[in-house]
Amino acid sequence: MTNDSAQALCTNAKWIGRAHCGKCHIRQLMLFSDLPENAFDHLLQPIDQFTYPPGSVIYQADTHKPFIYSIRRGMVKLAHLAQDGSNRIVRLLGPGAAVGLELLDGAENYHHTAIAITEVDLCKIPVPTIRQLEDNHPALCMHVGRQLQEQLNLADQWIVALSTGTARQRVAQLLLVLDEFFADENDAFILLSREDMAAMTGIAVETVSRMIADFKRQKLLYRHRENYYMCNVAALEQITRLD
Amino acid sequence: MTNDSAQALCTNAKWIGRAHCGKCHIRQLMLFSDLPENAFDHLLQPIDQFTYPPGSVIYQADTHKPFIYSIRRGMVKLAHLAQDGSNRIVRLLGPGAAVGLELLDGAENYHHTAIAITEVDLCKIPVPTIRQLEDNHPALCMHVGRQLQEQLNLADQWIVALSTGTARQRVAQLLLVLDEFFADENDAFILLSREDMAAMTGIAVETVSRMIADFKRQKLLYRHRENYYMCNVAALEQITRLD
DNA sequence: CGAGGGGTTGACGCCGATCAAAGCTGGTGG
DNA sequence: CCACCAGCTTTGATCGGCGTCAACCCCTCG
Repeated sequence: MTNDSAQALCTNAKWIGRAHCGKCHIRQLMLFSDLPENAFDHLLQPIDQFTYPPGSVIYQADTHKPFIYSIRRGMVKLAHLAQDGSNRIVRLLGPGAAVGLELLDGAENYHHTAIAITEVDLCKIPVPTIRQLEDNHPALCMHVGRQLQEQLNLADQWIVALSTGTARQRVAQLLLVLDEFFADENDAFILLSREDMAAMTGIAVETVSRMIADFKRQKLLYRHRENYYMCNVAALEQITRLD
Repeated sequence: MTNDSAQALCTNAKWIGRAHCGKCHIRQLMLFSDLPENAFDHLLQPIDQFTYPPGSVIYQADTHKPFIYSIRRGMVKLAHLAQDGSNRIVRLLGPGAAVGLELLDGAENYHHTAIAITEVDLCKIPVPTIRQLEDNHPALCMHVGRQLQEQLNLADQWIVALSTGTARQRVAQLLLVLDEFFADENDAFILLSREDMAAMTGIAVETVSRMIADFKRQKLLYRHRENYYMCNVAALEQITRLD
């Protein structure tokens, strides 16, 4: 619950290069999937790629920059920081997700603070460019809708799974989310900091630590390699049902 | 936490009549705002209006009917019912909101159970009709996007405000939500059942009852007329900050 | 080597879940 | 018209989970 938002700023983001959306190798994941290659020939403003180190603030709630971001690699958290220092994470996003979409629906400012959890690669897309592409390619509008629907599903799951039940149930659900959405090819995922897990589930850091330590002792959670963990899905699902 | 989902079914919904969207007096609120009047001249399938009594199940999670609904009057809750009987409400919607939008993004089934809280009037819109209108009027696509963004904002607020903090803070937040979004012209709102409030905040029915009774005794919440209440907004906002 | 940050563990007290019982209200039938 | 009942709300008593405070460990970095 401590205020760590100032620990890192996005000033250290590194420019990777101009994005070539027509030839993007993960385009089917991204916002621009199945737009024609030539859609990107005459953009009002260019789309650039950046790398952000862990902890970088991509944007802050209630501020305004005319960009949305598409995640190419890494994990991003969307958080709500209250004035009293409390810090609730409302979403965890990975490759293919877009953040800052509220700007497309007339929002003046970002609704959350977006922070890189791991090192991330982002495409930084100017809002006017999106509008231009939407005008020329109505299909993009559908993709934005799909992104929103996807995030709405995540938000609903967040309420049902991560904000309901006992502390042990919530932490178990969180591990299942990490396993389902953020595991690598070995089925291993990065174990988040206790503080982030606390902010995601709305419970105290110490309680999260106890639950995680407990799961490790019970071998429901075990290290695959440095900072990567695997979990016993069936056992954790059991816990989410009967405390 | 008791299982009351079977208490009422939607079979008692009453047909009001064929909707005349071009002349709908609340069209600016609805999904079809600023489509031209003649857009509705040759619909594949007609749009009808229905009235549902309180408690009606409009649709059930994991079932399939090819309709989305637009709320003309009344309050609707979207709930997630777990197999163990627990019941978490993830959204509360009023006039102008659309429900069942997940069907437009390829979802096979509804993601929640939608239940009328008050008596409601709904427009029942066939999915093929939406698709037809989208094809002919790309602007509709934007409106769907706006609806989704709106609901995403609500879901995020739900996490931050109604699923975080002490029981007294959550109930105070809930009253503020009712006051902000569901109050009538006298600034009075219907006080929900304790069970619904419990399912919205994720706390026990008895605890909700205690908090509400407490607020009444402190005159932070007082009856305006039968089942309609008003609240002291400033005092409740105070409570949401310092428990 | 010392300082600092994150994680773990322990002790304690309180919030809130649970169980239980008693008002209240509206509906039903005698 | 009243008795009765069912469902909802309120209130009380009890107890356990978890928030809080504190100490300690481990690791990294200056």
